[in-house]
Amino acid sequence: MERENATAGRRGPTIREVANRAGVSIKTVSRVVNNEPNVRPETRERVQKAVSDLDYEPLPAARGLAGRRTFSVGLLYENPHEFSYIQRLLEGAYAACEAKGHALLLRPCPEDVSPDKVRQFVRQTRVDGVLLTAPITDRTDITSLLVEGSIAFVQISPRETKPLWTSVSPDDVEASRALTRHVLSLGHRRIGFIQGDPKHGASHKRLAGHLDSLREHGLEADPALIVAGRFDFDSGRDGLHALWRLAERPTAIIACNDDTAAGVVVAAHEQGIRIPATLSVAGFDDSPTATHTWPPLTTVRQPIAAMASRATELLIATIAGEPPRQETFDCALITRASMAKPARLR
Amino acid sequence: MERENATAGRRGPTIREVANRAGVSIKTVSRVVNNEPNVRPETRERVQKAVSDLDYEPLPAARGLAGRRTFSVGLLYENPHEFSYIQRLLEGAYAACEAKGHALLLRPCPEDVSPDKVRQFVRQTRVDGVLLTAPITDRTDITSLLVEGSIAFVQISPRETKPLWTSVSPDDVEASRALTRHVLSLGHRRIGFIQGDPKHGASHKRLAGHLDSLREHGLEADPALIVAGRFDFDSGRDGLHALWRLAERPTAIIACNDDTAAGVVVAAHEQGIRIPATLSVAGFDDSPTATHTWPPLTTVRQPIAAMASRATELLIATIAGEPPRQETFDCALITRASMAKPARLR
DNA sequence: CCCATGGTTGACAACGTTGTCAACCGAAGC
DNA sequence: GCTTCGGTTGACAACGTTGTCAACCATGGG
Repeated sequence: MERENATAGRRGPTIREVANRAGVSIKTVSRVVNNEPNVRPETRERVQKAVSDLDYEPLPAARGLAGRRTFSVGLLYENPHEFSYIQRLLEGAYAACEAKGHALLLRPCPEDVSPDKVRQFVRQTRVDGVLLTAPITDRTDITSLLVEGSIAFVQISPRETKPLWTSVSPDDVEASRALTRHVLSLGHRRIGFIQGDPKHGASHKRLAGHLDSLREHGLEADPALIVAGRFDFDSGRDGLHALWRLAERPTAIIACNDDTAAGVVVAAHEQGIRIPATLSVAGFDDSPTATHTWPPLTTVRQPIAAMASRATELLIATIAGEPPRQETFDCALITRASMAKPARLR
Repeated sequence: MERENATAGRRGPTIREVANRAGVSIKTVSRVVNNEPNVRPETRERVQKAVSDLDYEPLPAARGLAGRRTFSVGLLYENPHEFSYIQRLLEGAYAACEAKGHALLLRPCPEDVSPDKVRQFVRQTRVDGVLLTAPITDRTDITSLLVEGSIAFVQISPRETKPLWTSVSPDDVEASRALTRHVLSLGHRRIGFIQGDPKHGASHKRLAGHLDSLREHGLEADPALIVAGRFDFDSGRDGLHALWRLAERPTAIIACNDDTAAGVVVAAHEQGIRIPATLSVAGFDDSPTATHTWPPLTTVRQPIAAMASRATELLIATIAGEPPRQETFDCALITRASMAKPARLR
């Protein structure tokens, strides 16, 4: 008995054992496993039987060492304020990887990760390509590193899309336009806006869409109503305090994501401001938070998992030599109880 | 010029290049890199210089293929109700891995993952060991698979600790005792309790601690006050509804985690129940949610990241042949505005 | 009937590292 | 001075797979 226990243990059957069982050379097994042409159907079948009999699966490490591909893609993400975003990103990317027989290697990155660390990651893992998430997506030092090393990558939600690079993006500007349009249609005229982290393209696009809609309605934006933020809960709390100090207070506040909106809601409760009677609030993302505040948040839903899944497919296609392409995903306006007509109209 | 660009690209310097530069054999470089004994200090230094000059790092795939170790550990986790728990787990595990020069491989698992999938993971990745998180920790089919394959593992928060296996656990029973003691000390006598997912040991331990404290105070537990749950937001909503239908309503509700407590809070708002005036609420975990509800939640803080970090260290020690040990971590009671004296005492 | 052709197959090197073992060296013991 | 020993070093095989290339085979055309 060569191997004591065929099912337990760290080591599985090797390509050699499959070859012996099928009565062919290891190279032929390799061809079958990799779906290469020029194998007689009869031979292919015999090999496939041996493969499933032995429950054989090629060892990624050996493949990566010998071949030009590792069948793996990396996902770089920055230490996230709002982790549920990453969770859904992961879901989508993982599903696509599994479907395509690739492995997914995560690399949590500190804020302002150095290109050196990224290079180390790519070298160590030899991933075939890399998924970049915001805001790493916009780090030119990192993208040029990848370009120079001719390492395939796909940007998820980049600040600006380039025709030579592959990317997927939500239509943030249009989504924001639609949200502000909705708020205006309810009758609000003084609308506070709490920005997100300026490192994220989404933050700028959402502001741009907001301003677009104001302009459409012939309104001028009051700079005092636009405050800074960082996509986190505390930004919402701070934002509310700042906006509430104004002589002319807003009747509605749009926050650049749901966490920030939740901060607005809680700070409002603390100050005895009634939502939505006195103040309406909206967020972005439709994260779990959006339904866990009281009242639940009007927000904009991005198809995060679908985008990540598509990004992964595009990355694998890019690795295979497909030309670059840019895809945009529509967002949906979700209306909930945190937003209503302003008091003067009721 | 052998390699066009030494800094870019997928491939780094190899052990052979280091050996040439230092004027030694590759085996000696290997010895230095792996900190093995029996290298003359002078030689060691020369090699180390070459290593840092070339910015050499051994390729994990090659190491794994040739050697007995892969310098990597796997982290198995079930698709989480409360992802922030996993996030903090990750933080801790990742930090420990980085410190020890190991890689961390994640494997999100579907609920009720099959042992086959786990075996496949171990074979494919050849991880040196595995971190098991609840509730996978208690899957006997999976632990026996690992035992049979003599694959090292460490349990994080298992339902019961076994002297032969290494584990880290929060002291859930004591933490729950302390929380209930606190609630009793405020004067509450009818306390609702919403359980967590019965698959998790924590759920049972938290109930046990609760009952302990009631008994300590000479109170008998009313079965009607103990309702089922699944550690999620909706469990809290459902739990509140169930408890509020009782003829004799509770004045306080303990939920088995913060997400569930948040559900209680929101459902209470919906019904016009004032917190904490009419109803006090507490949770477990001190997740971000705990400060994002209004009012913020009294809860119990587990040192999740520290536990995960320690678990990873213990796993690496176990791999190195250290004997098994069980470690327990204390939790801290965090009091916030969601809990106050019951109305009749004010 | 022979040769060119293209599909099929396998032998062998290569990938970058560790494990094994033998060779070497200087010092200590007889 | 010779042997023994333990620390030091390197040659070489092995890990499990893919890439390269040559050999083989049947087929169709001249």
